[in-house]
Amino acid sequence: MPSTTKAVVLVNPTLEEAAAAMEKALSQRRTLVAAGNCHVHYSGRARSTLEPGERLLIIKEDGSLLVHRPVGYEPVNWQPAGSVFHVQQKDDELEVHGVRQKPRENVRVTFDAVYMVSTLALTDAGDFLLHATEDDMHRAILLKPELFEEGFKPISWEKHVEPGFVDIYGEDQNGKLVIVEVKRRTASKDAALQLAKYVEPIKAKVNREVRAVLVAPSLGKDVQRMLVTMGLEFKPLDPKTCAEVLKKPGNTKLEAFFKPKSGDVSKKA
Amino acid sequence: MPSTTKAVVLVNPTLEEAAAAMEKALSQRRTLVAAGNCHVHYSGRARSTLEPGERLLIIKEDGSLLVHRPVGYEPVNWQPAGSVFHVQQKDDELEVHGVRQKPRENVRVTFDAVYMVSTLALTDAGDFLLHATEDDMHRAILLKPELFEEGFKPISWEKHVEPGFVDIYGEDQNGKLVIVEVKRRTASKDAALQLAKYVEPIKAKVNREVRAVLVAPSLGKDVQRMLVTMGLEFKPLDPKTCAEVLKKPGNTKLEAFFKPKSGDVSKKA
DNA sequence: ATATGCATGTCGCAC
DNA sequence: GTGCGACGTGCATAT
Repeated sequence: MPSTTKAVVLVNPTLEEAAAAMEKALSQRRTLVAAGNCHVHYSGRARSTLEPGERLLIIKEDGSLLVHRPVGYEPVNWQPAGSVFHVQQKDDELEVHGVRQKPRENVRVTFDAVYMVSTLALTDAGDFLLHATEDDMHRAILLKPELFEEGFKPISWEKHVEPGFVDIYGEDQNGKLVIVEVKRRTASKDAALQLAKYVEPIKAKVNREVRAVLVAPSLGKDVQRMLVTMGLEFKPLDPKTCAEVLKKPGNTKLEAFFKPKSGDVSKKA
Repeated sequence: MPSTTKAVVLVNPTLEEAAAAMEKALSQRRTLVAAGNCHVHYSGRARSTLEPGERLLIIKEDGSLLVHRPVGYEPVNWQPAGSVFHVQQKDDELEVHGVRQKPRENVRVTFDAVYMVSTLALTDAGDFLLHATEDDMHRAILLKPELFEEGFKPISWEKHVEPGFVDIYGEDQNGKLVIVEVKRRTASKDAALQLAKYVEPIKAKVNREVRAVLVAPSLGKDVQRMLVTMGLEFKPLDPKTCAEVLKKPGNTKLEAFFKPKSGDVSKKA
């Protein structure tokens, strides 16, 4: 197979040529990239209009659509995977119409000039791995409890208690129960409140002393004061540090052990 | 100016040719679109690795970067506007390196084959308008209070009271105070709690009866029950309906009047 | 199917 | 700068 099949490109096509290329790309389920002058209407969960200007249109194999302006990280208009597209060229306009069911929404991209159309056959089976997430922080603490505190013994994680799920639940070296709330970013007022709401119900249930600790790389401006008021604690911990811990050899099988999203650590015993 | 300046495309370039084209695009602040086989490393707020596969790389004029797999609406890797890029080709690889300050993060896209490089000069000054947002719902209710309830008189909106901002604050036809919380989507437990937390402080302050109403297109499953328990009310209202109301002629000047994000309607009097 | 919470969330506005 | 909330948020997971 000649590598030209990977990419077929038209530069400054007529609208007819562009329409033909787009239809072909769609029917062959190839990735379509086009640049041109267009306006866009969207209607569905909301409504939007985008006045004429030069943009990039991308339609992928899976029926997702993106309209990108020449600036900005985010698409100005889009359609999630599963949309069905229709191309029609009439008069001096080329219209790309996309419809999605459930929820019903549709987008219309109308070109009066196309500068480039590219049809691509892309194959991508590469794994994507993201590290230093909040989940990594959970796992790191379960794996090396001293990251949190010397002598800490995790009991369970993602434990369902009355108001919701406690990130990590354990015992400190003095045998006191500890409720741990983990955040991967600077902890906000919300985080403190989220933690606070667990304290009373748990205290009432276990009928012994309970510590509540917010774990995060740092605290928002007035969160410190809030914690003090509510009798909560703070333990600084960086997500990148946690990611490093998990990367170390020998932790693989332990990571596998902790794989289940929620459960009881004590089953290890 | 010949229209070819809008789009310059290389198909199946050598890595050297691709590197030259990319550097040129970056130095000229043109939008760059490339397709090829690559792997990606990101490090910054988190870390990620993407194993080799065929993807689309987009770098815009403003220094934003996107890596798109052939499926999915979202980019697998990205960098917000303001990043600085560096292209280098050595051995059998072409590396695009992007660095962003504050927060410090960097992304490396390494190609071993490039199928297409497109350099685009896009001009886009078109207005983008989004309708049927929560803000549209606020404005519609202020403009036509009967959308909410016959005889309703708005007093203020986005009013800052003790725990936060009340969406709309007004009086019903019986002179009772009404706190209105607006959601553009099905209201969740959160919405009900958000509304509830305003009730007591306001009641204490004004020392008279207060109604609290959740306005949304619909309610989540157990939110209904929750509202009853907490003595809150629900008024169904669709964001699209609100958008329609605002579109009607004659509402323009009123919309302009309500433009300020927060304030007191009574200053109209 | 619905509900809940994370995200390299992003973005905009008020303070 | 920081805080706070909306977003056509998207997305995965657990119920």
